[in-house]
Amino acid sequence: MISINLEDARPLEEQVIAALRLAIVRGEVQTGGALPSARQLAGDLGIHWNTVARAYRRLNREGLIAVRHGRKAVVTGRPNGSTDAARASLRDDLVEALTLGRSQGLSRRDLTEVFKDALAHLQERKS
Amino acid sequence: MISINLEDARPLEEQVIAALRLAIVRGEVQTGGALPSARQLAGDLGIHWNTVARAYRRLNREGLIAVRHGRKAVVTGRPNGSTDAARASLRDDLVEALTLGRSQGLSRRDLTEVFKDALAHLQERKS
Amino acid sequence: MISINLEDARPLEEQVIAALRLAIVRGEVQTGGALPSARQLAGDLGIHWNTVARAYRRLNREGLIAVRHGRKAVVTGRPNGSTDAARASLRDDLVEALTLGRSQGLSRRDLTEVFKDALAHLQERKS
Amino acid sequence: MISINLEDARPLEEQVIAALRLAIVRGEVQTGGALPSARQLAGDLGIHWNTVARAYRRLNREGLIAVRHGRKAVVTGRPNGSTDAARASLRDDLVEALTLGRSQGLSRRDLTEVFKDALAHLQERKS
DNA sequence: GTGGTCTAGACCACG
DNA sequence: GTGGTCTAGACCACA
Repeated sequence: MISINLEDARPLEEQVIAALRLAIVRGEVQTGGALPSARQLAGDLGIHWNTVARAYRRLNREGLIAVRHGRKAVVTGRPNGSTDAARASLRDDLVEALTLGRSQGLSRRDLTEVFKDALAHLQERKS
Repeated sequence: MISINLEDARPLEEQVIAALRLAIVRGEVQTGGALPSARQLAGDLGIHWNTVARAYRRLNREGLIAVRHGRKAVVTGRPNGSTDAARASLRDDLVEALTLGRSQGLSRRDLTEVFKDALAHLQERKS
Repeated sequence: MISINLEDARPLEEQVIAALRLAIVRGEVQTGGALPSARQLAGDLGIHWNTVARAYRRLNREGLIAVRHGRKAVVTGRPNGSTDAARASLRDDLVEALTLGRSQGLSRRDLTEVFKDALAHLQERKS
Repeated sequence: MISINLEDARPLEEQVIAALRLAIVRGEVQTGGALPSARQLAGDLGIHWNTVARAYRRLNREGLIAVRHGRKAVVTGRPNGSTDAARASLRDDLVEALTLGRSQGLSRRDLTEVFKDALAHLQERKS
């Protein structure tokens, strides 16, 4: 379902969160569908189940999934924050990423190309 | 020259690096121009000079600036990595940021709007 | 009669207990009147009947209702603890809730307003 | 500074959070003042320092304190949410608490008395 | 020295 | 069986 890279510098928890978010956004897990249990997913990824549970809790706080005692986590697709805050936050993230790209020799034209590439990546869905 | 937000959750070092990169990319410091000394910049920002020194070292490794003993750090404007690596890295960062935005209720159209906004923000200052 | 929110983070059992207590306190079920059977109420709410049964058992222990084998649960209206203990417990709950409100930017005046609002909500229905 | 009750049914983390919130609201820790380190407070309370660290992180997310790598946690006194949401949330908490009190035999008059008592408790400050 | 992450395993509450 | 809490201790990043 998702994959993890132990060599990656980012915390495992972050990686799990990002990967699940991507899977949900790409529709690989339907709204209303259930995620594997924390223990099972952890086993598949070869990491400790507490790490996955923590990731689930954070996605739960974000409003992306609904986590309840004794039940499997379910995708809600109902974010809770304002979109204005989301836009501001996204803008900051993009400025940061684009600045980095620019500082590494990419032209403004390059940035736009890579953006389109990234955007397309969000849509691919194995049908 | 740059500013720092102590409330921000990101490490001070990261903030300093990001702010310097942005200033350089926007042309606020000319290629060949000198950066303030680590101790002075740290004093202006109210943080420990070690934190600034570490930031300089990282920008030096990136090839954005040239740091030499006893001299002031100078903007080189000649990154050292391949642009292919830069593109791949940027793509990952964008996918991550866009996924987050999408998961918080933004439409694909929103993403493109915010992207243009961010891109404009990189525009060199007319000074 | 009562309603449950599956999105709510609180355990279903807690929600059922709180909702029943409120209905009783507001006089929507008369003293001496009968509650629906655990299985029926569970069916109406779309949850497992064990969860409702556990809720009934707890209200029974509290002395608010009387549960007997083969009979429907009946509202007694005769709590069994001392009012002193109730006062102490309530005080703790209020301190906790008010502290939270205060920490989120509400003034002392706000607290009193919201208190009056909450108190009014307990008012028995004229029906 | 604060105290914990191991007999209490609530999670230690919750207790620590509630106690710190109260201390802050009562002004026992000045805005801008530093909290003891997670390890030290944990030692004083006789619990694991991870539990305290988690409590700090949650208060940080609430905006009550500022937690930063390598620095002591500092009281900010700048909550981040809207007061409308805080009012709604408080109202629900109060309805719940008052319903419980009422169900245990307290009169409406009792409720108001206990409320005043609780409110007074938020103010006491050793000057 | 401070907080953050991860693993590990025990025990509990919920359904 | 599911997720939640707590303890424990190793290791890391930040200041």
